Amino acid sequence: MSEQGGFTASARHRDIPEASVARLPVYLRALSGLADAGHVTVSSEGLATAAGVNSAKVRKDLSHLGSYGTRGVGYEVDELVHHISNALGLTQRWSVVLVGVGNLGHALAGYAGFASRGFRIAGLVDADPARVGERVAGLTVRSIDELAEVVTTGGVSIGVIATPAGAAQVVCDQLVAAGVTSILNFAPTVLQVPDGVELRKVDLAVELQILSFHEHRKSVSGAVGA
Amino acid sequence: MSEQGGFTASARHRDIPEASVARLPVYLRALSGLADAGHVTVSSEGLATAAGVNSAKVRKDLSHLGSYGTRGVGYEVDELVHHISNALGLTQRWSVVLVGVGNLGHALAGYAGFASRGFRIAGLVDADPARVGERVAGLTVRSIDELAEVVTTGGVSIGVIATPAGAAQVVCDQLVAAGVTSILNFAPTVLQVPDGVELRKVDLAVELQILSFHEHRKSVSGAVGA
DNA sequence: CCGACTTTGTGAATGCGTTCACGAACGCGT
DNA sequence: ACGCGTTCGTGAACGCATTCACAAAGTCGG
Repeated sequence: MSEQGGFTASARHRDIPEASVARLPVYLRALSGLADAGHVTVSSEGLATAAGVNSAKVRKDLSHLGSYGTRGVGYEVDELVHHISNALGLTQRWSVVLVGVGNLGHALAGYAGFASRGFRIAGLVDADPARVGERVAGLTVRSIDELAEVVTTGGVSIGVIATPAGAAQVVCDQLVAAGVTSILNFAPTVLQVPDGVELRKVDLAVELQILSFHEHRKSVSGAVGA
Repeated sequence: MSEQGGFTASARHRDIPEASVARLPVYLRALSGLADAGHVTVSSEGLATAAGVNSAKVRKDLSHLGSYGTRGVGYEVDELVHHISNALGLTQRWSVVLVGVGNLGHALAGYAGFASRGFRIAGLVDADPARVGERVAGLTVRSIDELAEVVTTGGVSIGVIATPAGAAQVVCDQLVAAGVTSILNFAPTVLQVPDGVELRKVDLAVELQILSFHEHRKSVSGAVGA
């Protein structure tokens, strides 16, 4: 009754299931490909194929954003890109600080996908004095002591940790203290963060061990079956 | 009746839920830390804290491997490490081929976690002739044309893709054709694999966009709430 | 040897995510 | 204008994962 039109769209945002959120970036990439290939519209089936999921999932996921499809036709590619970008908050530019400029840090700093989706690297930071001053990906590596300053003056809300495991929790605490509210951890260790700080982790060793499990499973059941 | 004792343990392996499998490597790392700290036994509560989960989950997960705890005491650290390693197939040495020796490929090749858990890099491969012959992490980069040979002679069952997105599907197909049955994909693209081939992906851009979503959510609800 | 205490292992309950299946809505050809 | 074929949006059913809560099983001090 007293609900405003503008609020309906906002309410949509509020509770998109995590699982759906995790797929939206994949749809976004698939849509870019489709747009490049000249597609103006795409059906849930077509997008599903491009994104490697099934069409029911696509429709359910997109329904959380609103009703932007046309029955009998599909979704307009450009429009969908726009709505997904909106939902993900990609219309604004997020600033990122990258801590740890070792092998992996170099690779991350040079990753083109950063800039292409509106993420700006506001600073590179390392604890090793020998690395401070070095130029990487067009930026000068600064001391870890300047972390708080980089975060504050750079308007940084996202921190990426690419340090050795031993340093990760300290760095994490410093990031949180400086006001960072989202952290992406590449260090092979479990981090503790206070409520309200979003933490995600990428762990190569874990991924390999999961693959190992499946390989092992195959070889065991294969031996029994043969 | 006709069930053999040996089969009971095997049967345990057979159906560990995916979600549990994904946590076992984390427990393993936590246990290493606990062992280094001198702990001989650990309770589900203690392990849960170290692994960043809750104790009920730990007990449920470990129950899939068998009954290796002692009520009133907890789990013996060494023994648990052994059983988890067994379940994950880490008692045997897996050979890995890494395709794409760019920035990320370098970082991956130099990653210590590879060797520490029994993964052997059987070969580095790249399509760029300028890179072939280069020495990285103690290995000589070989041509992509030699991929099949590297896989066959190296006994490789796991492939890691660290190429640009455009090359990833071709490389993936070549890996599968050469006999690789597990693939870890770092390229920002969706890959198609036949049944029976395990595929996992690590995608920096996706992770950042998920964080972006949560940042966006916070800033929106924060504005409304204030 | 026994009773108090601790901690596991697991059925039961709950919650979340995926899939199914179909009514509603739209474009298009005639 | 109208019916046909297509595709969305979504309630309902299902299955997997997490959490709860407690009996069973062990340790340990006295």
